[in-house]
Amino acid sequence: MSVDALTIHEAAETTGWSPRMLRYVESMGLIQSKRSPAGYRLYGPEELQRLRTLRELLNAHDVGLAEMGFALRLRREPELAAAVDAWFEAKPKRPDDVPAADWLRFEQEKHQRLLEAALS
Amino acid sequence: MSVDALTIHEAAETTGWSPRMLRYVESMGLIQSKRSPAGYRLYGPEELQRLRTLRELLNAHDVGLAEMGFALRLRREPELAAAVDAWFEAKPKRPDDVPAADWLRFEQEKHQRLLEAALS
DNA sequence: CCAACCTTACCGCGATCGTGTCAAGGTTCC
DNA sequence: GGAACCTTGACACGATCGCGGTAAGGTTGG
Repeated sequence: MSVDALTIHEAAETTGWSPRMLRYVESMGLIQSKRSPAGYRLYGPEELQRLRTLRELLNAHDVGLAEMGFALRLRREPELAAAVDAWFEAKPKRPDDVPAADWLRFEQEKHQRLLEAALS
Repeated sequence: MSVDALTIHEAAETTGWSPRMLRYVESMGLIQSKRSPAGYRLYGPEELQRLRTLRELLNAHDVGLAEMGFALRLRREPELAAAVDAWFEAKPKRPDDVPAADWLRFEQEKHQRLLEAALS
């Protein structure tokens, strides 16, 4: 059982979640672990790290799991993401006042944010 | 009172929301109307259209107002958006297996989605 | 083989979401 | 000045969220 993977209780202790919550997080589709032949959840270093960073993210920004679940939907359902983007972008009265160049720049700034966050 | 702006009851009838919900939507920061000197809410064609498209968006994709509120937070708090982006992007075991070129392409596809949504 | 794990599936429970409704008071208009 | 609006604030209420617990049963290891 100790082949570089922790059981749910062990993973719970090192990550600060409860076993109950690890199953809940999995049910949201946020972090799923491998399974032993008998169906036991096995958490590798990868998942443990992700669980810790998720925890930090949540109480650093006062975000809930349901909200992260929605963020996940936004990445999995491009139609939804496009619809939401379009609705928020639909604020300027004349869309031609703010043509492609501007939101392109906005998106590039988003890339910049991503880069900065990734390099920390 | 009929200077191209509807009262909350009139706006409610033409948009399919209830007056109560219009105030609720406003409290989420999603759509705020102008106010008359006495503080009455006045909805112009702009807001009416936004209310209708919001309604369509919600029941087309089974999204709640709270989730749209979160989407709004993502646009208003770049730190939060960056943290969420970074967490989801942190899936590949070796980040160098999927270097800049790849998520750049992903982001460009996102732009494409946005464009398509905007042109409909 | 038995204690100590694990699994899924429930019940509960305070908090929030999405609504309606009602109260107490100000505004508009004829 | 009174009917018909509007305002904010509260109470209510079913549904979901975030979490703990328990039950019923399978797995593991000394």
